Amino acid sequence: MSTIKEVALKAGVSTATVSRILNGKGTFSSSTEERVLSAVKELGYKPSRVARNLRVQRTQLIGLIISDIQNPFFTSVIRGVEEVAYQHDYSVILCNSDEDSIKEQMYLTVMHEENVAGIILATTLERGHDEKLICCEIPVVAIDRTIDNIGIDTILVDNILGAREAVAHLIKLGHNRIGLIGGLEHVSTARERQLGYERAHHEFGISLDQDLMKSGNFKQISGYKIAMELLTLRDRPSALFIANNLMTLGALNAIHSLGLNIPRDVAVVGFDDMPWAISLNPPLTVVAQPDYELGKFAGELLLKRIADQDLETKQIRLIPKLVIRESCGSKLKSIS
Amino acid sequence: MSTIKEVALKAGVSTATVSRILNGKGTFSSSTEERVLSAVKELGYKPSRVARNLRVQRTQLIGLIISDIQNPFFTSVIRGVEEVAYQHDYSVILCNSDEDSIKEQMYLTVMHEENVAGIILATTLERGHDEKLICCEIPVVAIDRTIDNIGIDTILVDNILGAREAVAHLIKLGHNRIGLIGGLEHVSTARERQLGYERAHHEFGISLDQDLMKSGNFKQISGYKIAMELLTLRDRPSALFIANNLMTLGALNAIHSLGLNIPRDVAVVGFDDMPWAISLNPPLTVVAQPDYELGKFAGELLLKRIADQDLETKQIRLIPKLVIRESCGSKLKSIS
DNA sequence: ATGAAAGCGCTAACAT
DNA sequence: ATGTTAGCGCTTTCAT
Repeated sequence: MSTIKEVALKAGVSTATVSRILNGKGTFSSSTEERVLSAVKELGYKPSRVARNLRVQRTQLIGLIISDIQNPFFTSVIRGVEEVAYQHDYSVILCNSDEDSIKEQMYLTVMHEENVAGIILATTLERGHDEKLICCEIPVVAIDRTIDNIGIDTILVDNILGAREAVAHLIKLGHNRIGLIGGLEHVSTARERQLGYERAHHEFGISLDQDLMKSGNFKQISGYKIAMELLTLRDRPSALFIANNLMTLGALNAIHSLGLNIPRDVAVVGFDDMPWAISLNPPLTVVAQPDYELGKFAGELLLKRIADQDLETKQIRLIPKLVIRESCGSKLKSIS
Repeated sequence: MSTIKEVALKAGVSTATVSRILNGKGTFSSSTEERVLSAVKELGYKPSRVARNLRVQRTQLIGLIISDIQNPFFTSVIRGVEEVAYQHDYSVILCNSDEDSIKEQMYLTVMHEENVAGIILATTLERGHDEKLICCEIPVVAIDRTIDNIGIDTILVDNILGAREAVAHLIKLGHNRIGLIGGLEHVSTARERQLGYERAHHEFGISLDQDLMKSGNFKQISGYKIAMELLTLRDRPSALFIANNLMTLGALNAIHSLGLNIPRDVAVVGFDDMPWAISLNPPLTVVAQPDYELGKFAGELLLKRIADQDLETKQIRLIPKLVIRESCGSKLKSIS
């Protein structure tokens, strides 16, 4: 690796001049510019970001901590973040906390040590974050899940609304015994989706049946287990609303194992759209989250914070969309 | 952010002593250790990796460039890499080239500037890499896809073997008109999977029918289109072998649109296992790649390279596994 | 328009 | 066992 010194030597100028030319700051004659640039080329010189970062006391790094990299929802979020980072010449350090709050804390520490310019965090830990890590020093944008610390910018999806619409859709189709496969109590998205489920029932004057409301842990296997429980009830629900993509997969598995037909025997709506939802037989009706947009928004907001602009704390809720496919019965059928 | 200087001041020692204690190098008395540690705690001091990196001329960063972050195969690879990085106190910079070789080159440059300790690369560009970037200076491990540069460590899956087994499975079940939905010509995995398809035919003495062999671009939509073409042939194939997960999704979509039944009307084997394969109706028979292990292997090998151990270049092929589910007909049926 | 020099926060060789 | 010092590669202020 050649250094700025060698370039300067070769071009017969000082390092200061090389720096100015490469950063387009200050003044210089076009003749020296030419000499320097050709020296850079000849040596294959790449400036060391490490040295630069030390000098200017900031990096071009965005830290992104998510809770499950295998979940397509987050995968899209990542793409969104990366897109805007890329455009603004930032790189992304991605860490997968794996729903493990110890790992999350550890990664947060790493990012501080690495002096990242900002952090985007889908937390596993709703409260109890180390104040040092999550405030003041480095801008943080929380995504998907709320975080208790005050003054943190947050970008969420309107889960209540999404769930309400999904369940209302089922009710309008004539279902009044709708099973709920919810998520973890301590994660805000789970609570909100359950709230939406309840709200739809209230609106349509249907009373809640606790036997039909169960909670899993957002993983595939728990979706399977709970669907099994619900669908083997003596008086089984005629529809299922499932709080995330992976549990939906598990539930589908259970339905097929039991030899039940969708939508004839049981209608299904899942939270989260997925690339394969349309390839299922029948295609799955889902609440599609604006995942990619979520990532983009978060990236853009963070960049603004890094630039110290736009300073009052924001909490933004994006609107999910019910995508109606055939897993609740086709429209024609529902009309007839 | 407090610095090592402030810690030293507070503890009444020199910065060198603080450094020694924090890194556990050299000698120091336990009494000073205590004083220093408590000073560190009080100040909430976190050493700056940026400064450290500049000084020691290396970072604790592993660069990971993959070609499609939305593909579950890579998602698992990432987890594998992260796992071993985490264990060895390295962080991962993840970049998504999005099958765009320009982006790939750019990220490669960023990583050099960032002075990463090593790079793991699933390339989009089989040949023609900038020699400077891909050799000598920083260790590189290529994964999934081969790369033309000489002397690059490579970890691959035995695609020929996997494809051969999959197609042989279909042939043994009585299929002799098997459609191929292949991948991009210039990607090694695509060529190898096609080779496996051909090899199985040769072994069983079945001649190849060019009309049944088509190539897509590894994306969902192309799987759909090609499946449509193949399945609307006047003499349509009785089975489909599809060269990756996303195209398989597209093909399923096509099959359902045409109202065909799996496996009665058409049997299906896809390359790549997926979390949802088991939840499909019927569950999908697939060639499962050891994706997570691939990531782990790559991480471990790279770490060895970084430590300068074990120096002869390696090319490792991991063995994929045919996972038989019901999309080719159940075993019972095939016997009867 | 350009150069000289200081210094970002840390580590390591050398001195004590 | 601990301190002193130099310097990693860069940017930036202050001269000229």
